[in-house]
Amino acid sequence: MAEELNERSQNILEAIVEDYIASAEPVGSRAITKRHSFNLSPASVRNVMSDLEDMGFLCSPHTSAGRIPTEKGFHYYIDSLLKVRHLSKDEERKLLKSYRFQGMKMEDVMQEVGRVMSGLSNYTGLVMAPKFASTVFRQIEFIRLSHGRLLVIYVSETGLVQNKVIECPDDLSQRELEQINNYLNHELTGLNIHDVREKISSELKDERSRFDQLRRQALSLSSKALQEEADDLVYVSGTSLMLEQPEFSTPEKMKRIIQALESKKTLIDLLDRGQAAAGVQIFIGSQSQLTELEGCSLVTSTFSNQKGAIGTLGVIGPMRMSYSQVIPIVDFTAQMVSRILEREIE
Amino acid sequence: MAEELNERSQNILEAIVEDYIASAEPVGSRAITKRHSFNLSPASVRNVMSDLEDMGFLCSPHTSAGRIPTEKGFHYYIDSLLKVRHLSKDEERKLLKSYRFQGMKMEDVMQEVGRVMSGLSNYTGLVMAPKFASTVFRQIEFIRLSHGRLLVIYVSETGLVQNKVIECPDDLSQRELEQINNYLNHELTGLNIHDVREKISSELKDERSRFDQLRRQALSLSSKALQEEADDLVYVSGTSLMLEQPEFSTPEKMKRIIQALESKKTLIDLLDRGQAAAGVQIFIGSQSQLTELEGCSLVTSTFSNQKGAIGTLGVIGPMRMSYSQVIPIVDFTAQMVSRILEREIE
DNA sequence: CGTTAGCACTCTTCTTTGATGAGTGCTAAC
DNA sequence: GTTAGCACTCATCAAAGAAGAGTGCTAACG
Repeated sequence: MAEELNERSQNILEAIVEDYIASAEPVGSRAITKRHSFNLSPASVRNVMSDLEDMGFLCSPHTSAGRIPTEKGFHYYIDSLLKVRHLSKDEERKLLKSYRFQGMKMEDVMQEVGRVMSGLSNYTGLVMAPKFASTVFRQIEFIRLSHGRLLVIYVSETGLVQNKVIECPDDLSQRELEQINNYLNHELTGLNIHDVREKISSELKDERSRFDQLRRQALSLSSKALQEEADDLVYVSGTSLMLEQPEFSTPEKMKRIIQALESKKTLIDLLDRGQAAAGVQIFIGSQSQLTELEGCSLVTSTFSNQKGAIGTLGVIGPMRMSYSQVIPIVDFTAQMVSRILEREIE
Repeated sequence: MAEELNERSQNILEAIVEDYIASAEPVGSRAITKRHSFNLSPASVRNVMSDLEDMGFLCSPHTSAGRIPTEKGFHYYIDSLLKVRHLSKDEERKLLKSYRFQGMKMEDVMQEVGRVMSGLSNYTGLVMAPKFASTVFRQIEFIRLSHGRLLVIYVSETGLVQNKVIECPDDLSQRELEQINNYLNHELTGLNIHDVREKISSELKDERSRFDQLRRQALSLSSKALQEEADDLVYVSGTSLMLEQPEFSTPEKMKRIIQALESKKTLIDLLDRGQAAAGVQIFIGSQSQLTELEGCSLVTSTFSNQKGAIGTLGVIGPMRMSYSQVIPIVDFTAQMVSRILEREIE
């Protein structure tokens, strides 16, 4: 990381990475001198390339091919050479226009965001809705399904709806449930889920609860309803775009990629890591530590409202993805979704 | 369809179809006499095969390959030759055990059903949840999101939860909304959505509504909430299994299939057709009229409760899928899901 | 001393060629 | 009606050669 390159080496590395991003093919010394005007002969470029290879920034698939950037090469490129083009106001306006969130529920917004990101970048879009645990409680409803089976619906401040089924030994009538709903909604609205849990467990210990039948029921039900994490929601858009990439053009690689994108669990783990820090994060190649996603890179960013509902969105593509294009798209989209979440609360 | 084949031709056609299903490769005259004991020489079989080809049941990819069944061949096989093996009680028990629906919400049940069908058949599983319009109303909740924006949650008798966002010019307080909720839930529970719509529109015309502010609001909101169909839910499981099929082993075909399975809309159209008739339905090859799904077959069945919530599930695979295995799986699964839906209402 | 032209060398890719083998269709005999 | 025999077709595979791209090294140049 601390390794220093002189300017010429940097220029050549940059040229190689960019040519490789554009062509997906090993780039040779001759091609570089042609496409970029360094006033250097291919032979000189070759010397530099040889040095860069020794330092681990490049590698050659075989003797008589050009060089391709290694993971380290991409790293260096992204950290030191890449100039991220910000979107012009005009582009932003255009982008905003392509979204139509009017009257859309949260799930649809997430899906749509993924679709548009994918469409703009021509890579696969990923969106992970805010974890329920990170949201602020808005409303809970218990609905009787059948003897001893209750449907719980909870709604977050941002309009995210989740539901689950719980078993309940007492067969409560819908009327009783309504009272419970009222009680809970009155008590809990506006707290984040963490606080809700805490409040419930402390109240359950409270002496008074012993004597108040309704309250006890309410607390025990909601405790049950919230004790297990609901599944994370992940939206994948443009899976097939991955298959258009020349690096995944063989049947085996296609299978591997599709399997990886099929496994929501893998994706959740991956996106979770994007929440570690704010702003755009980039995971290159083996950093993801998933062999299924070998050769892939992931650009993510998080979105949230002030109250902390944190979700992640991003774009996954080949390691040689067009970072200068993708980064501003992901960045802007995340900010936009955050604004939508804010608007939702108002 | 009315075409008649003598017994020998039938036997040979059956043998060819089954060998082809097993091997995915053109089957030759010699191979048949070897694997099945017809007491016929390859030459005789060849004559029959030649006839079958003339009649359009078989075709040869090229002169020196064996024959493969045409779509017509598969049709004949399925309609006249296939003996569907029913599941033994023991197998049914085993199958039932592999499902764990305890405490699962409806969405999860659907997803799980798809997964298990896919796992059992080794093909791609499809499940389409009952259309909301076919369900019976259980509960509706309006929740205020922000100025003029309401979240509507509706729950069907079977525990299916859907939500959407509607715009509402009047800024109603949560308290007013609760009254509206109460009113509507009291009035509408137990009706199917069709009746609900009718009731609302007739009441809206009713003179009395003019004077009852609350009632008018309630009706107008619910009319808005129910006027547009919510999106259909489709669950696809085991996409990558499709890529294991030798007929889709080239990159181009893989792309095509993945694109087709990615498009929920295509799948919905396809599954909708399965609702035309009860019981197991089979769509072979071009019957689906989707070029993206060329070479595929679909085996579907519908599930429902007595009140009419109708959904479709099935398995999609290559035309040469193992129908004798898949049909009982799909059939039994559909029945099982129906039972679960019944239990849900109880 | 950095830079460059020249050249031999390597290795992939593409095309050609020929061998192999599976399978057919026809004919003649059973 | 059935079957053995045989010529013929055509895909598949492997080997071989030609073309081309790119490198690394060396020696000369400014």
